[in-house]
Amino acid sequence: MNLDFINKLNPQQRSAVTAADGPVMVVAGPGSGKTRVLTQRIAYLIAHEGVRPWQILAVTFTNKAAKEMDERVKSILNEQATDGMMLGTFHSICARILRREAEHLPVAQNFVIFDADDQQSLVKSIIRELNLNEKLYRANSVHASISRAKNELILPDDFPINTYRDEVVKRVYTEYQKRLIASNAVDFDDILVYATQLMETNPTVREKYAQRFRHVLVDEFQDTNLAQYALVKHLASYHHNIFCVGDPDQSIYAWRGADYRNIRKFEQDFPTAQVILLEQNYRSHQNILDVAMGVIDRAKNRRKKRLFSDRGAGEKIFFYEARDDYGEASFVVDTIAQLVASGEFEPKDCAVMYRTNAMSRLIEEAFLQARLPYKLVGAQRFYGRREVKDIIAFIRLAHNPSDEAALSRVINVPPRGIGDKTLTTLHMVARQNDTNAGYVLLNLAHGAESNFYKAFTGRAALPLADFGGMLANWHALAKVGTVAELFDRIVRDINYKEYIVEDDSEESLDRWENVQELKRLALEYDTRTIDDFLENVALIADQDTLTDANAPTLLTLHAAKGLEYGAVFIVGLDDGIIPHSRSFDEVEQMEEERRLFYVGITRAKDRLYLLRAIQRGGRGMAEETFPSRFMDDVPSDLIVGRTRTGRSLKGAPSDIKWSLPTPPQSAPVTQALYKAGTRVKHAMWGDGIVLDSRMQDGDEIIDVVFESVGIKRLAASLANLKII
DNA sequence: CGGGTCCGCTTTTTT
DNA sequence: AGCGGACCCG
Repeated sequence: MNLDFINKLNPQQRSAVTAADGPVMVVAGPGSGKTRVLTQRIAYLIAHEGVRPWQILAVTFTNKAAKEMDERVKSILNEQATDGMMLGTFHSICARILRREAEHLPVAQNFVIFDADDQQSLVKSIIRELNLNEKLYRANSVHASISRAKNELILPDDFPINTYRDEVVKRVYTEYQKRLIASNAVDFDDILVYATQLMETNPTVREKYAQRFRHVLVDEFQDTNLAQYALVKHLASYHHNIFCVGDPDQSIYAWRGADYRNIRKFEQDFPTAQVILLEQNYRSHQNILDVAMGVIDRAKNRRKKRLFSDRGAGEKIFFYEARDDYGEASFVVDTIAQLVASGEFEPKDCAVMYRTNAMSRLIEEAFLQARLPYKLVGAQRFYGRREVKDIIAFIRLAHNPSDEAALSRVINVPPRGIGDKTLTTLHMVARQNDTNAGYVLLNLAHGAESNFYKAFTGRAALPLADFGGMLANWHALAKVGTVAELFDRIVRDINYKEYIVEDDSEESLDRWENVQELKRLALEYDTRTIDDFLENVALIADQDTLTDANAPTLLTLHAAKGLEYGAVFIVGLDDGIIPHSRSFDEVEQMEEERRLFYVGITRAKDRLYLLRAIQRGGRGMAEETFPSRFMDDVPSDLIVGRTRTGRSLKGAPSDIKWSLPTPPQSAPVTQALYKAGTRVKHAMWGDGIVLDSRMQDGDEIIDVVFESVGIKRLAASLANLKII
């Protein structure tokens, strides 16, 4: 077998790839080639160590990463090399194991996965039923408490009570689990909890998997939570070959139970573990790394790491203070347009990163206005759409009529006269007969012959029986047909198109387009089960929605983890956005914000643009903002750029640090200085001739044709052109 | 009892 | 600015 691939590695990478059996912890800085190490490690195990693919378990952070890893191993070895390998995210791997071991679970083999909305509405209905004050006990926060408990493997019975609120949460948690089980459903956390519990309590099952997995590999180890770490330990409890890759500096998911201290814990739990440090960075220019280090070195409790690159210093980091968030957005779009027009970057090499999803709106609008395409990363974008969720809920209900969340979502879609009152009665009837609403409906399909029929008033019974009839048909079809067949039948039966397409507006067409997109997806499952389809749509990760279209990417800083781009724009460097205001009172949270910023910075290969808006639109009224405190930690000599208006910020001692030595024509540009035919000189592109000039937003926008790079669109206030 | 309309409240990050 | 809830009409 050809092992040449190993020779292209640096010594640290090579020692990781070829490490002897036993526990290994690879601490890998950003851009240090950890994906490469992981894939080559797998290839090495198969090709050199004679490990069979099915004896390998590899956990990645997204499905997309899993797919890429699979392809890369195949390209190193051969097409069949990975057959049987267990590869995927924690959630997808655990779901697979759970379906196989369903006999040991409180749910049946065809369980469904409740998404965030389902989980929340279930909590809400429980809070309501327990007659709790919905203002005091918001579904959101109660669910967060439940989720936190699950991440720490705390079951309802063991939920600790220190406050009255804890007592309430415990009651809701207990009922929540009951209702999930009654719906034959699990939530995201259950997938991990059940799998871990199964390994803990059932030695036979544990041994089966532990013996099977000669090698367990885990990526992004800093973002594992207690349940995940416990699971990994169980799965590796026979061969003790755990290979983890992580970077505590990139831990950004503590809020969902992840604990980067698991890295330290690993080293304690496995004192013989080899620890390998990957520090050389192959991604970014040194200036970017120096900025990154400036930011992360202020973090507490960490072992300092040096990030070094042989890619040269590169360009300085550009800092731009826009007048407001509109200016911020249009700067991003204009600059990307310039970078592309100059031929320096492909559109797909550019990315715009923000702290919160809501911030994508203005950026999107700026792209739309400029008539430039973009890609938005986020599962919510498609799977969060009402029409998509509706159809999925119908399919779920047909597949599993016990699915309470799906049922309450769609029983009155389109409106068929089944309101709150009728629904309550339906649930009551179900409870009295020791069954669930879905089966009452199925029974009501028999109309007046149904035992349940007389429990309802005529006005309620008719639509219920009607819906029950449809459900019975779908349920039958779900057992024998494909997802696509079921899909078509449902859409036809309920006249969904008519319901969703209200007029010929853009929005209506868009909705129907989404329905058809989902149909296309369903068609891909022709040879697979409905379980597969539902599981995959439930476990889509944000990054899984990335396409390779040649357009700039818009994504949250969280979603950017593990990715890299030629030119990165981070917007919203205002205090309260980055760091987010919700992290102000907790040191740990503030530290995580810092790491989040660090993750964003280190995504950039060649160019980094940091942006902020002096005014940002709050609710209606724009509010004055302060620069991010993290900007104080960015070495000032690595920064170029200046404020939109040319003025300095009042009272912020730090602005001297990152404001450029003011260029001669730094005053707000109020009148055109250039006209067609003017010969100009640019610092980077050399001589050129102005083609066109116009005033826009208090700046002069000029098109210049340069001898070196051709036509460029420039903002006069920034371009620092000399008239020659 | 269901459905439509208006008002007030809230907003991180995600599998 | 978007969502859910309360209120009122059919």
